[in-house]
Parts: sequence; structure tokens; C-alpha cells
Amino acid sequence: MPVHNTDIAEIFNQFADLLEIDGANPFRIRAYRNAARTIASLAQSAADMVTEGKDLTELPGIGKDLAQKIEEIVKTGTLSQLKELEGHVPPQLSKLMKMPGLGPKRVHTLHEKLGITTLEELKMAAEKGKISQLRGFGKKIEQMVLEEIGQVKKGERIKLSIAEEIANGIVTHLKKVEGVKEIEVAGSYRRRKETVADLDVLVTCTNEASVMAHFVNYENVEKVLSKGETRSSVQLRSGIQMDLRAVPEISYGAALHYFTGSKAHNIAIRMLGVKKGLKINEYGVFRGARRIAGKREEEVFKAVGLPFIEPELRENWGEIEAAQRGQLPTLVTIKDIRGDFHAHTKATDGHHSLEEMVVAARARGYEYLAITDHSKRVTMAHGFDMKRLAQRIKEIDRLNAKLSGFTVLKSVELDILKDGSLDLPDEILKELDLTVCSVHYNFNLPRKEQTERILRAMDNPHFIILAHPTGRLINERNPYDVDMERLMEAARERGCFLELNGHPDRLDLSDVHTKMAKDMGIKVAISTDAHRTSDLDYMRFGIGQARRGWLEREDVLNARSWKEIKQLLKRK
DNA sequence: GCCGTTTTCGGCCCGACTGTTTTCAGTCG
Repeated sequence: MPVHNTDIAEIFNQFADLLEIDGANPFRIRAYRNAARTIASLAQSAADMVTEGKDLTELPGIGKDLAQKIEEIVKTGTLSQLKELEGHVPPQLSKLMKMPGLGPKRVHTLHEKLGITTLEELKMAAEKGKISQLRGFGKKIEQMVLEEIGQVKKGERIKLSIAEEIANGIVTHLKKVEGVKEIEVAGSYRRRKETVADLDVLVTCTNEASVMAHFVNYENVEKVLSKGETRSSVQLRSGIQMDLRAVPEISYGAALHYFTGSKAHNIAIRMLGVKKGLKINEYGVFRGARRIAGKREEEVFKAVGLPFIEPELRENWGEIEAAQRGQLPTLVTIKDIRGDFHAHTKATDGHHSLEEMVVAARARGYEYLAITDHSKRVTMAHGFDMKRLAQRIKEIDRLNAKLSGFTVLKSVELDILKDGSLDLPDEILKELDLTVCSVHYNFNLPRKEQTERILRAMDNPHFIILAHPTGRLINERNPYDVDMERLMEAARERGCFLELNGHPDRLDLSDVHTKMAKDMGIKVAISTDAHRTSDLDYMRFGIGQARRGWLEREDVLNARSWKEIKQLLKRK
């Protein structure tokens, strides 16, 4: 069984949970959690690194001990120390911690005093009124246990597109309150993370009390979790949690930085502050009791000697070091985008005509649009055979003759068959401007086979862009198992490109893989996979992901004119 | 358990809200 990075991260997180319940040194616990995050966000496979004999201690937060533990996990699939710890801290206890209101200390007490190890036992104890008798517990906690058991657990994440709808709703709602000045939805939403666990809303206003009241009375609120003078927390009907924080204007920048996170980035920034004798919190930057910055976000960075760092970069993935060296990327913006390479029409599974898609693309200021309807293997979508594609080519030629300042690119979304061949013959493919190629079937091939299948497809000289390179659907379907590093190396050698599919269900490439593509010098096509005219606006999600992957205009294929792109499309 | 231009030991980010307390621990972000 190959050990994936997520397996290692899970083991470390579980170990950290149990250590926490056991009352271990909190910094040791943090070390395991940091390591879990580092491994989970690694572009390469840690298992491969071990096999290749690479030095794991070069990774941030991984020392000699953790490197050895990673090696053990890779070789044996488990961690002996975790098994040992599970001997006196039952592994199921980590599940109890997922209950709101129950952290490591209370779980420890429940286990020690009442012998509780499972959710079932917890429920029984609560029903018998045993929990409220414990020191540090009360009726409220007991009640909460009974209500929450079997409910949605902590840590469920929603797609960015859904988060966006919710965010827009609350901003509209809060704008109606008199005295509200700035409103910003911070957190991972502002960092444009592909999924969001909760929404952090920040306001400046003249009347905190009325804003808080308005907030908890929002129509989509299911339950008020807490309500204070400057901070309130609610659970929405959709199950997602939303926090509101009101801060004075003079603290707005510091609060925005604080609530944008990520946590790891914040901690790193504050450590820089500590070294300079500064204290940084959501109210400002302080030297002793004196505030030296905080009104604007830029001031916080300046106080620790850094230029402004874009929210999408704030993951402590090296952005602080890059900022220190003066080497922050100038991130691509949606204004840089000059066209879209992936769009469908109603000839296959889209909803609008060729002409309608073109009008929509022109309305977005684009110079070109590649029409990439499905090919024949994708029968469910009435994919094109050679004859229909030939007709389509003529149709586009006629349309282009009528257009000025805009080019419809002749293309198709080819299916990469199980054996690695493409599902239309070269004689028609050579008539096209470009192709996007993707996997739609046989997701479950073993890693080696899947990788070689795609590599074989890339050998076809008509293969230009690998579309949605891992096939994942966020929260629905895992990526197929493929060696992305080999795919990228092959793409670079052959002069192919990778798509960053901007559909909010896909966002495929991931942020980590996008960064990897950049580091390997591969240009990325940010595309929407539009199936209707309005889908062209998914470009904003693609851009967000691209920015999280450190892409600059230079790195993006469709931030160029069609004339420039044609030069790049010549396969080596 | 990690880490180092205050280095190999002694640090390790910071505050709000709640419930259970009677001054604060625990949880959460």
C-alpha cells in the first residue's frame, strides 16, 4: 500500500490529539500539527522523498525526530509510538473532541472520571445527568452534548463558490445597519482557498451593539453560538459557522491581517514582531504600551520590515522569506486574462450556442475563446465524431470571417482513452488551433498505469493542454492517483501545458500543484470549462487559485495575445 | 518536538467569550 502525504498528516494529527488529551507539552503537540500541515501541503510525495533518500529535515518544522517518524510511517504504514500511546489513551477519544465545547481537557476528564471513550457512552452519560455533576462541567454543556450528538461535526468545509454567496448575503445585510463603515469577509475566504470552513466578517462602525444585534438576527441564522460586545458567532442554516468582529477604525488594518490569517502566517509574522520587541494583535502593533501601527494592513507588514503580502500568499509557504528577500511575485490578476481555452456549446453538453458563447466572451473583454466541445468517447455529452468536428471547423471559419478584433479558436476536448490514445484521428486534429485533453473514464487505474496512460497521450504531437489534470471534484470525488511530477516533467519536455480549471467544483490544479508547475517552469492555462455563458465568470475562481499558486502574468498562457501564444504552441 | 545574526538551551502568538466559577479554566479562532 503506497503511503500518501494525507496518511502521514492524519497519523500526526491523531498523535497530536491524543497527546493533547494526555496533557503533553503543548509545544510538542504543536510540532506534530505543524508537521502534519507541512506534509499535507507538500507538492511531492513524502514517500518518494524517503525512497529517493532526500533529507526530510530540510522541510520547515521537520527535525531529526519527525523525519525518522515519517520514514517509519512510509515503510510500515503506521507509527509505533502512536500504537503505544493508544494503549492508555483510547484512539476514539479524538472523535469526542470534534464535539463543540469539548476540548482535550474536558475529554480527559470524561474519560478519567466516567470512563467514557465513545460518542455512544457520552450520550448515555449525558442522558443520565452524570456529566453536569463533574467539576468544570454544567447543565449547559450536558445539554449541548445531547443536542449536538449525531449532528454536523466541526471542520466540514464548503466550496468557495457557496461561501461567496453566503458572504455576499451577509455583506448586503450588514450594509443596511446605520453607522457601519468598512465590511470585509476575511479568513480563508479572502485568501481564496478552494474550500472554506467558516466565514470571518470584520466591520468598523460607530455602534457595535446594533451591528451585533443585526448580525445575530440575520434570517439565515440557525443558532447563536455566542454574542459579545465586539464578537459574535452564529451557525447558519447551511451548517456553516460565521463570526463577526467589530473593531475600531484605528485597528482595522491589524484586525484585517489577523482575521485573514492563515494562522501559520500570523504566528510567523508575530514572531518577527517579537524579535523586534513588538507585540502584534488584532488591535495593532505595539511597542510596550505605545501603538505604532494598525490602521492599514500595509502598516503591519511595514512594522516587521516587510512589503505588503497578498492575502492569497499568506500560508507560511515561504511568502515571508520571499518578502524578506524582496522576491514576492507580482500575482496575476483577472485584468491580465485575454481569453479562455475551455468552453462548451449546446452541440455537446453546453447550454448556449457558439455565437452566444462568443458574444459572452467578447463582453468580458476577451480577444479569443477556444470552443472545446467533447469528443466522441464522451457519449453522454454527444461528443463530436470526426464529421461533426469538421463541420464545426467550417462553422468557426465562417464566424471568424465576420468578426474583427476577436478570434474563435478551433479546438476540442479530447478524451484520453484507457490505453493513452486520443479519441479522434490526427488527420482532423491537425486542422485545429489547439486541443485540450482530459481523462473522463477509468479513474481507478493504479498510479503507474494512470501516469503512463497520460504520458502516452502527451506523446501525440497534437496534445496541447492537459485539462483538469487530476480529475478531482471538490468534496465529491478524489483525484485519480497520478505522479504529477512526472506529468509536469513530460509536459515541459514536450512543450505541453497544464490547465488550471477554474470551475469552483474542480479548481484543478490545486494550489500546491499550481506552485509546483510554476517552480518547474510550466505555463498554465487558466480556463473555466464553461457550459453556459455565465460560467465564463468562473475565471475569478481560477485566478484566485492561480494567485495561491504564486502565478504571475508571465506564467499564464492566456495572459498573452493569440499571436504570442501561437509561437509558444509549437511542440518541441 | 523544533529552532537559532539575542544558537545548542530556553524559548515557543494572542485575545474574546462562555460556563462555571467567585477569580478563572477551557475552548475557539
